[in-house]
Amino acid sequence: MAQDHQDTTHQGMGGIGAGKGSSDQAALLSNQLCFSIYSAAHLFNRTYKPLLDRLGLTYPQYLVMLVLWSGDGLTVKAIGEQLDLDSGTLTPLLKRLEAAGLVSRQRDPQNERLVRVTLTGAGRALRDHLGTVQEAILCATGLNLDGLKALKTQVDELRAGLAANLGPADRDD
Amino acid sequence: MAQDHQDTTHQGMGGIGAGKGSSDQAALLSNQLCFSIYSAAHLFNRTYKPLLDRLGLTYPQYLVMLVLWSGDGLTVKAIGEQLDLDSGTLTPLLKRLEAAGLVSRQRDPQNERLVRVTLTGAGRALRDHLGTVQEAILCATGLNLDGLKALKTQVDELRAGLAANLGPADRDD
DNA sequence: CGATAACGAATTGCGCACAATTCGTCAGTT
DNA sequence: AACTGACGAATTGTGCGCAATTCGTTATCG
Repeated sequence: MAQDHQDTTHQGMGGIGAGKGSSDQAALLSNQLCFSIYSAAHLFNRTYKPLLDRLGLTYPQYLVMLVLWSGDGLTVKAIGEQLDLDSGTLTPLLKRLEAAGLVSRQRDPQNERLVRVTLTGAGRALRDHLGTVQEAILCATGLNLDGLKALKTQVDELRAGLAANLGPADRDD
Repeated sequence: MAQDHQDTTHQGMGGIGAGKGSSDQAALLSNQLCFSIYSAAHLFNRTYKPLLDRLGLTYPQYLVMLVLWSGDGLTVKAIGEQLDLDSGTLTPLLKRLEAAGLVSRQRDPQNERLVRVTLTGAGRALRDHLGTVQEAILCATGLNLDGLKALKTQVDELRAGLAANLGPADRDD
């Protein structure tokens, strides 16, 4: 397979093995890249699971705790904006964190539409285990500082591209 | 407890930075990298959704169809090995594909433990839309061939690292 | 042989993720 | 003040993803 690059003309050619230019190869690669990301997310989740099980958290719950550790008393919407999650996901998740005694949820008296999420003492105390978890994850990646930086930079570029494509063209007919 | 902690530029105050120097930064980065991957996977899913809705597929269903398009008549286990999914995920998914008329599931007469999944005519016909989907995804990434290759290579290295760490040390107590 | 272990799917239960809808609250208009 | 629209959360319903268990089949060993 030839490795000719920088082709940006991919218009209206259907079919996979049609023997076209390099855009077919790029299209196939984008497919494979998506699966690699999908698979890596699952592998990360499995890596986190035994660590977070000891804290009684799932990975999405851990993400919410990270947000609250860096800024307590946020609304559901504010948490959702940082994590890109909506109330349909967060409301039941926060209820579980509340049932676990890690946060409290109460309506803002100034604006009854808002629900403010506040850490309890137990929620704040869990932060002591953060370092241990992060160290274990770092070790599991098998990457060094440079590798981590390079990969995160590229993934964030990809995220920006995908988000830009979703934003202006989020229409269906 | 008078710890307001409105400082977000440092992370090594509480119990995080109790140990070492530069590995703290790496540990934090690995945390952020995981979120970037997690978030990118969701963005990919949202990008695929309007495209696959027209085919009546979800993204995991699309992955299964990709596997079957490149090798029909596979067992549930064989599909699961390619996608890293187990029967708890695949069995209901395959039943939905069967209900949609895209595949058929039947026990292997030679070995009644195996369930072979075969494409129907409609399942084979769906393959005609593959090119269109791939082109749209390629465009949405905003990456060129070099960027795709570089990113996929690094994500696959990360996957290998995580998988190597899961395999030998998949113990819980 | 017959008991037993291993195997492959299916099932159960829990927790996301997300679209779509509902509900109470607040803001702007007349 | 009543009407209207926007807003933030909660709710409903579908589909993963995975651990744990169950069930029928096959292979192995004494």
